[in-house]
Amino acid sequence: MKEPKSAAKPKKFPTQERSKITVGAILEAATYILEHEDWENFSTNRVAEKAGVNIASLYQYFPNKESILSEIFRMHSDEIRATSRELETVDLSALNLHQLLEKIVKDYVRSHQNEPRLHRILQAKVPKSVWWIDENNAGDLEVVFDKLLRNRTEKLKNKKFAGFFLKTGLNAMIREAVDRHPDYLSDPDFVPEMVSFFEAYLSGSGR
Amino acid sequence: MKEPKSAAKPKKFPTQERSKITVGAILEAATYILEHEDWENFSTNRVAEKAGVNIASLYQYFPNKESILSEIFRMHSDEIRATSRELETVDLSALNLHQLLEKIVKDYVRSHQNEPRLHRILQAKVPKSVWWIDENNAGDLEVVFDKLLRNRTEKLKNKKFAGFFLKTGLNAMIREAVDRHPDYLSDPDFVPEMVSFFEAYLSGSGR
Amino acid sequence: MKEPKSAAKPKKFPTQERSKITVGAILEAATYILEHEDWENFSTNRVAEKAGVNIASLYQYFPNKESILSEIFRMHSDEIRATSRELETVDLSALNLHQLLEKIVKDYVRSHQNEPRLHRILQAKVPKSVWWIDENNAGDLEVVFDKLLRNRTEKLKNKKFAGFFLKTGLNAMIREAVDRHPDYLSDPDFVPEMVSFFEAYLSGSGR
Amino acid sequence: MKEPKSAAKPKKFPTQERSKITVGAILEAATYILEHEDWENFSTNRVAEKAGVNIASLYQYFPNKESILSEIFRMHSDEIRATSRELETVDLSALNLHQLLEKIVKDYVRSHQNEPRLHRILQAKVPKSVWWIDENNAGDLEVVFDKLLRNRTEKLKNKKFAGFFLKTGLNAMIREAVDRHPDYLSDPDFVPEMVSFFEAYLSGSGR
DNA sequence: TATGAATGAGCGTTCATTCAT
DNA sequence: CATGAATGAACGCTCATTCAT
Repeated sequence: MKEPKSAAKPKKFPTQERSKITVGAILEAATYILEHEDWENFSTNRVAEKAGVNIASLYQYFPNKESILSEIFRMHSDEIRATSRELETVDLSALNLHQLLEKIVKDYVRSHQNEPRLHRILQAKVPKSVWWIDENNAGDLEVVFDKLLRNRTEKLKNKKFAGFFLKTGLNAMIREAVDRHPDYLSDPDFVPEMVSFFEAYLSGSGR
Repeated sequence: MKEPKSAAKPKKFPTQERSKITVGAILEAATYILEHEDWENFSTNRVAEKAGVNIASLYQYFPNKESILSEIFRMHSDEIRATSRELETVDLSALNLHQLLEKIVKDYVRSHQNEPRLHRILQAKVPKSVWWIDENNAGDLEVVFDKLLRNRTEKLKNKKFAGFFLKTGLNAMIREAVDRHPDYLSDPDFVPEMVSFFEAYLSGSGR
Repeated sequence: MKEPKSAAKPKKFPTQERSKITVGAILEAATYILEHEDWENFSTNRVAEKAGVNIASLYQYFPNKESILSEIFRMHSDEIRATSRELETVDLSALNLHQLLEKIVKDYVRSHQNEPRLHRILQAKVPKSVWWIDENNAGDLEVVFDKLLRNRTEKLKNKKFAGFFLKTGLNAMIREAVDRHPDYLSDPDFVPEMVSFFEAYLSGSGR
Repeated sequence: MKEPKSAAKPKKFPTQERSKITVGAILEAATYILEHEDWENFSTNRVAEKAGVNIASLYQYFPNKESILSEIFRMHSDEIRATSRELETVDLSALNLHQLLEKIVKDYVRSHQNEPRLHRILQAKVPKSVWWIDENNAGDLEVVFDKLLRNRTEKLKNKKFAGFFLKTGLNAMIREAVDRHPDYLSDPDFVPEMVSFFEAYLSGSGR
């Protein structure tokens, strides 16, 4: 079992104008290949060629193959991260459970709608073990949810799993919808029904 | 974009004792590598080497790399498949919603507990686009659920998403538990709480 | 430079009925592959498979790959060989030059018309260095021609090259016709014109 | 039946001195192997090894195995091509038939004498289906001959086959001489006798 | 800094041939 | 005898990465 490659970040921050263009071209080409070609075609040589950049230049900005992926993931999940950071920061104490769930689900759905194609591709083609950034982020989310739900689930007998259910369920449903039922996302009933789904349990009226 | 390779099954059935050993060794080695090494290390040469089998012998039983994976998936998901097939076959008409959910969740959890390590590995390391068998199976499941829920969710206003929520949520929660919270699985409250979770919504008491 | 593989002939003469069938199937399959597939596909395993014969059985009748080719060549060039053998044996002393050339050209053309497809294939796909049998045979032919022409080319100043020209020219023209101008072979003027061609020189009227 | 691979030319033009050496070494090694070893030994790995060049470097300049052969053929047949191009270009209208044939045969013989060894090897070892370049060239030649002979074969009854006989016969005789009778080429009578041979027919004095 | 050139290691796959039953 | 199984060696080719200029 190899240790996870340490070099996740670009080795150099491009300060010069030209460098920025180079890095941009590389990331664009990499994204293009991920979207339009096979995962097996995603090689550093191929990326450099597509970017019109010399392979050696690529290695001046990215220490290895993984770091290119990492950067793409980082860029791509920025919005999602922003969502959870906002949930963490903004004062939501005035909302009742229904309103809170509505906000969470809406924001979350919106944040996943940005680049659904790339998102789907990454899901489908990239081994999950490369997804560490997103996963870490998702881990955070569970804690955020737990905090948000506190004091709003009095009737719930066993509060232990609430955050886990919410995070896991929400995440899976949105991803599955993006991935396999794109029509759901434009269905006006989808979000309300998901809210109902979670609310039914969290409001403690089960059984 | 390549179509999924069709060759899913071994090209040759091992009839003699000797060859059964060979095939066994190959599958064992492949599983070992999937469990203990990187997905990128999963090469036919590596598998053959680890199995102590000549690479050409490997190709007498498996027509290509993918077919090895297919066989492992097949073996591994047999139990899960059995579960959904059973749900499809057995007469469950006497059960009320609570009893039905209890059976579904229990069976499903049990079926995932068999080889959790391999299951986790496959999830984590193998690009999702290779998972076609399991996915196909999962697709079936949604239909099964829809059928089972019919006539038992009268109070539900919008029945459209019920099967999708149940399948997606259940699947994700169990996988996430297997993957990241093994302790949940031995918690006596876990299954009942999941049942509550789904029942709350499906019994139509939301909002 | 490897020495030419010695084993040109089948290692075993199939006396039993079953053996004959096996050998026949092998040769048929080999011929089929040569005709319908790439030269690169012509492998012993492939031949055995196509013949429905176990690879180990194949090696009981043919000591190596080349011997299969040799046998096909031998069979195929039997007719051609027969032609030159006949020319060597039969008494042709009564014929004048024109009649002799007519016989030679006619016989030779006829002998090449038998399996033109296989002939073409062999020409196109098999490296010429494997053609030793045919070539040897062709070598013989030159001597035969020299003998036949003796006493019939009095007017020729330099008799040294006569046999060479006749054999080489005739051979090349027929092969080229078979290979690239199949229509020539059915043209009633083709043979007479070839006869004219050689006769013009051999009758000594040049310059 | 595969179509002939299109990639006939190197994928990358060597601009630096170093790479020219590399490409040279590859072509030299390839030629060496063709001359001294079996056609079956002509593998990209073997060529690279013999050239003292990394196999991956080889693939930077030659996109596949065939392109190496193509390049060798191209280089080797340049002179021959030059001959026919010259025949096509130069004004030969002042020559009578005898002079014309003399020029054609002389030029043609000369053009084949350059690298007779390699020429022989290619003929002997490389499957004819790989010879497309030379063949194309040879095809052209027949047309050139037809044009040259026009107006100089009045006495010929059937002019249809003249070009075919000349091209095929000349080609075969020279190749056969190069291949099996190297002494012929230095015999002062060889060329004149060939001229006589063709002239006898073309001057229309047959029969 | 950018680029042309290089390379060790490895890939998936097939070959001709042999052995044990 | 025939057959299932095995195998060493090699194939064409690509990879991630580094060096020299």
